[in-house]
Amino acid sequence: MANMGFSGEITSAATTAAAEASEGDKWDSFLNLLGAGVHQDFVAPALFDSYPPLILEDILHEQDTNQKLLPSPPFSAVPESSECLNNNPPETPNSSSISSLSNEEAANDEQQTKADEEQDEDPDKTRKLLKPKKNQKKERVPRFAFMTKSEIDHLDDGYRWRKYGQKAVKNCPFPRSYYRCTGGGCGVKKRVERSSEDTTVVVTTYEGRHTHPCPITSRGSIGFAQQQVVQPHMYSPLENLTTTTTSSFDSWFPSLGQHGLLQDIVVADQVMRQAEEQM
DNA sequence: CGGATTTGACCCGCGC
DNA sequence: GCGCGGGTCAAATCCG
Repeated sequence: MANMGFSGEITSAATTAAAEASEGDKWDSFLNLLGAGVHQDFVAPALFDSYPPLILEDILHEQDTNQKLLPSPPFSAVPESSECLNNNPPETPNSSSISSLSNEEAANDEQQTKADEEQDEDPDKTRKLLKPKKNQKKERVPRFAFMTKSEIDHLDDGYRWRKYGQKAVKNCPFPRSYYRCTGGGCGVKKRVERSSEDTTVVVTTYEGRHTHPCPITSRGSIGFAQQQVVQPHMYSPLENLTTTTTSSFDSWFPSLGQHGLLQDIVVADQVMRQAEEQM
């Protein structure tokens, strides 16, 4: 089901109206929500070529709530991220279309922990770089992805990012870039790649959540107001990504609906569902 | 000169 | 066990 090959334009009047209504406010809200939930003023970059973006969520990285005894996270966003992982934050216990991990998986985690401990004795492992292995089982960080139609790969979302890698991706003519947030110990990662199916589409994947306010100071949403709003497009979901449903998206960003952006997501979700049903 | 980017090497997980 | 592909590191380089 990886690629449904669906590609069409959303022509919903509601969507268009919503988009024209107060795109600045909604984007502002959206971007704020990507952060720590702290109020952030976002300088509209005029780079977001499409509004709204199609939002995707990586369900492969969900995790059960029982987050047992995970050692220190790689970065401080963790308590919060644990909540998000199962898309079922405490405030909105309504279940999403994405299920929580099973006990089985929890058991696997346990086994893995044991295996990791055994590896501690391997001297080779203490070599060079290295990631936290040992008891530090791989942290499952919540991911959040969305597509935008833009000629520019790295969209300015108001945060400061440092590029730490670039890799060629198999079956894709465009390289994937890796960025890390430079905000004080934040550690949020961002992956940017251009879709091979539609080269005008940029897929941005956030990993983790910002633990600090957006560093860029206020110039409000002026840029948004001047920004050209184009018809939103729908693109087939990438492999390992699935379109988020309204409910799961809402549980990620509960306050989003209050700002109207959710309407657009709803439309996108409905169209995607219809496409799935027709298959 | 300090911070950001580039890029080759390395590590790790996964599938065969 | 091995090869492949994705992700990360860090030295070199670039740039303001």
